[in-house]
Amino acid sequence: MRVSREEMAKSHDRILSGAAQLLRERGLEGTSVADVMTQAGLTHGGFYRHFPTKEALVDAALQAAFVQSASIANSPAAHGAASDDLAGYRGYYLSSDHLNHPGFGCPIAALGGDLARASLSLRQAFGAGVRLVVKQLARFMPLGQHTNDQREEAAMREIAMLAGAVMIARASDPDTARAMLRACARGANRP
Amino acid sequence: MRVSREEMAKSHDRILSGAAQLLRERGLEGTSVADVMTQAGLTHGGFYRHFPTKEALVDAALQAAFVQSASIANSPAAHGAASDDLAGYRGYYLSSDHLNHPGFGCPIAALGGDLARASLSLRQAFGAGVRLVVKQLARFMPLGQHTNDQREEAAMREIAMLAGAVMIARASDPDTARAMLRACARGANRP
DNA sequence: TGTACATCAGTGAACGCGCGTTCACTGATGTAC
DNA sequence: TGTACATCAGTGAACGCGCGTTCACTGATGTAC
Repeated sequence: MRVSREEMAKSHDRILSGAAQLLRERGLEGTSVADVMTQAGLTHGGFYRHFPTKEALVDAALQAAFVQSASIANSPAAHGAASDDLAGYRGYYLSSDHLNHPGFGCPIAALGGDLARASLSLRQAFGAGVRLVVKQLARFMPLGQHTNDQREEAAMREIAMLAGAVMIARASDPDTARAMLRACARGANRP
Repeated sequence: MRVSREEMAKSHDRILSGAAQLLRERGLEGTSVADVMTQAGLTHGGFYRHFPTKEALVDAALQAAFVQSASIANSPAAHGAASDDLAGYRGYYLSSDHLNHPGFGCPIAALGGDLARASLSLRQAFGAGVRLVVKQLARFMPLGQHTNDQREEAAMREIAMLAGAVMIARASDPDTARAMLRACARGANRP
């Protein structure tokens, strides 16, 4: 039966945030529309009152995941890291907590592989998210004589290494995963 | 009809190398058994004379892709790079040629995302492949006073950044992709 | 070497399953008077 | 404010499709004598 506009908005939020989590946990093809609706406490038929296609949901959920992720990059300490700087962010990013809970972690490491084969529209959403995270991360880069562009380039190298390390670690056996994360946590302290 | 042992061995090779290419191009779930068999010039029903399951094919194809990839890491110049050193390998890895032809490129960047959600058995194969590539790459790391372990850790950070950059670039719009590859090609020249 | 028979690589139809999407329906919400 | 009706969020069955896998069959290969 019909529900109030207020309740519908709540349903919409549950679908969106549930999808943002499930997509990062199970991937694009591993997350079905029915899964998302069940997670939101609804049945699958009602999905199309909220989104025209699964692709539209993925697009919106991707943006939601990136906004959340950028806020972590903005203040790592508010999300369990030791300090509000590059070391704090690295500590969070390379932690076994982040490794084992992709559903609440960085969408770049969790979904990058899936999106390589996705539509241009989804890759644009992903690219915009990457630039968002890079912008936040650039604030942590050493100032000195460097220009803003140079700090953003350093932030790009940083997120490439971090996301690459977590992606490789998640795709490997536990021993190789540990070695990869340790190598990056140790050696990343050069300017 | 039955074919000779020699012909069957050729079929096996075509299935395996075709799978190694298709998997990197289209991903684990994007590559069907029927696709692989068609690529090998056969029909899908005969697949199970060669492998007991799709998972077994993926396992074998993953190993084949990594052996090929390690040989690139061993001698980049033999694969179109400028020189047989770290700069040559980086140049190949971050090239638009590698970006646009994952079927013949590094399996870490092409399949890491997919394997994060795969069985332990496949992740062990992936982890072994990663260690293989790292071993080759460690030879290019600066010697000086560093130990072998330190060079391997540096190689791990290197492959994490390279694979992360290519994965992000493939998952992004062309502008963001270009910026990411350029940032890594430029800034990676520090020891 | 020649013959008779067993083996089995490859074919193509068929299976059960889960997927994204559609649809007729229900009944509470929203609106017009 | 109260009433009558239109709207539409949510339900659950059904659809067409592609997937991994199975199976009866074919006929050339391999083997035993």
